[in-house]
Amino acid sequence: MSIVKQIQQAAIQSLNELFNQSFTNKDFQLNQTKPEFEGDYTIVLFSLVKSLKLSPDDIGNQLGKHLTQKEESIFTKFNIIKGFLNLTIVDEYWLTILTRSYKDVCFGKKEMNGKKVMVEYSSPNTNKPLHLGHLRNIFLGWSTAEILKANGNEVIKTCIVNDRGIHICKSMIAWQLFANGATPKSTNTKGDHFVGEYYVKFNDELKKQINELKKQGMNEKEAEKETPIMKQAQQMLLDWEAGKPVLISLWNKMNSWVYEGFDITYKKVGADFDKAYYESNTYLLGKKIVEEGLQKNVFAQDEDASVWIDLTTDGLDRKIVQRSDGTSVYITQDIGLAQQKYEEYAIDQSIYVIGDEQNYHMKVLKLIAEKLNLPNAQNIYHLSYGMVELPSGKMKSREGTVVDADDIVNEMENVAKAKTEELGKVKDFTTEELTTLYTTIGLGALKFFLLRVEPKKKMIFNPEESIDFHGFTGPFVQYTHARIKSILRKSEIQNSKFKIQNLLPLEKKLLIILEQFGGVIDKAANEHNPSEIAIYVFEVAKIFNSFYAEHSITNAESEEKKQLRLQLASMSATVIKSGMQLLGIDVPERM
RNA sequence: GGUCUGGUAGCUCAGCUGGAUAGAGCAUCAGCCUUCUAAGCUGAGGGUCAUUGGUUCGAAUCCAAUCCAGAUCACCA
Repeated sequence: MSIVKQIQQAAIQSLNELFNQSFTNKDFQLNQTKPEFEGDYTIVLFSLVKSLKLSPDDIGNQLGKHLTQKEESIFTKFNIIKGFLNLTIVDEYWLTILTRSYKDVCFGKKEMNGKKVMVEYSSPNTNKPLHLGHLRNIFLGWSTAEILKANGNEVIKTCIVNDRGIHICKSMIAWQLFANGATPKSTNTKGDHFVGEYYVKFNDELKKQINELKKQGMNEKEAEKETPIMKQAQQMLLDWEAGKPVLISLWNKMNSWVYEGFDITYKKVGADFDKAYYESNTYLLGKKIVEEGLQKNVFAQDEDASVWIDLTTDGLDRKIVQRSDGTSVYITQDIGLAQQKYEEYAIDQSIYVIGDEQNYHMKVLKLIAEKLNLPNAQNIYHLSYGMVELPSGKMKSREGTVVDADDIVNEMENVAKAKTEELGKVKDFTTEELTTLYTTIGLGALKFFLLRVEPKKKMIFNPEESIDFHGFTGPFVQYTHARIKSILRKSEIQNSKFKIQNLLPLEKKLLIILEQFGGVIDKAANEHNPSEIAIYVFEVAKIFNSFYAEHSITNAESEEKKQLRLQLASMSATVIKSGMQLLGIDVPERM
């Protein structure tokens, strides 16, 4: 049990015994004591004043005395300052945690709780390569999944591939018109980039044709509809839905190129999926749902046969769920898929990692699912994240300001290489080891950069300044790990208990934060927020570095101190490593 | 216009289920490598927590209004 919970429990029990009143842990606040005061944890007394009808000092004195007497294996002393009861935990308590857990790679993680969670993330269109925004999505989804696992859930990672629709038709048309049979192989291009080039070509041609029509006096919108190339794309979509064989085979071919490209990127950044759904298989889902919804009177049909749901009583608008021609719209497929996911996996929670531009859509989806009484409707959770923007504003593919995923990964590796060579600490590495190290550091910097910010906040990426390797960054944490490992390679830890008269402030500070790991995982899991882990792991590294600068480990004052510090170092490395793993970041042994 | 999100140091961000003098990193300045990896450590300067009002013993945090920025409200996905 965590120290926080133990203190809460002890305090509740003491209050009960002292005043014969029962409290819960929500009735008083428990904080870590601020560094300028003596103590480890602090109970804020003000909130108890009303129900106990005593002054804060009075309560603090009685509670402090009672706790130190009754729970002397936990508390050693207390002081009260202005309504704050500062409690000092006995050193043996911290030392027990240390000797018990210093090499436990599962430290902080929970037993399986029997819950099943599905995390859907990435979900790209198949007409262009992945960009920095996708990377935020991928890292968030992957990390959230790992955090949920660490907190005891069974997790299914999934992905819905938007492999059909007008966007891919556009690439297909352009390929037919301009490629002369070129392939990724013949042009030596990565498949997703290859197809993306044709998507760009489509838009270039479209722009040309629009301009010509505009010269004839049409306005922009009319012109776009009337361009031959747009009409071709729309016709192609119809033909595709009709299953025209030539088209299907072209579609398969181009999608397979894209998948080859995606696979390379996924593998590089460490993304993986237990199950992939394809829109070409799910887009017809929902017909049944519409029928059922009509029967349940959740949906209503207009005169033109289109089907709607009225959400005005929920503060939203009317939403169409089936077109007048009987085809289903995006949201209908989503409802169908939501149900399918549940039927296939009987999941307890269904998480969607999707950008905040779809907040409204996801709200509607959940609301409809609830109104239809779908079994898992309540447990649909939209993990919404803000857009990644450039200093100049949004990334726009049309203006060529999109930061390509492969490019940025490459660039980070190059920066890692340059910095590593500059420092010259790993000259004995083989070429292979160096390549791995550059990837580890480059990706570490990138992932940490994208995960350290709270998901729902939009973030700004400045390509000019690139990503830092100092301070609140992945490489800083990785470096700390490498430093610790360097020490541990040189000295052997004896698994002995030791009696230490008193822990030095920095030793204790380290232990206190290390002990909190489990609580941090719990919070990150409940809030679906990997940035909690990033912030925590950085804090651990920072405290370790202070400790490292202040106290010698291998040349400690005594053999006992040396053993204590070796164990402390070992536990720090373990926690840093598992924390970083939850973010999808490797930590090197040397760098 | 309706709904939702954000606004904290020059920059990027923590803190937001109310608690002690609002914290980090970057940048700037001053120190620290003959001792375990200086991608590090120590210190300094830097704040009208968008604004105004309210609730409270206590507000960056909760409530209301206003201002600014963004997203969204399609028989697109």
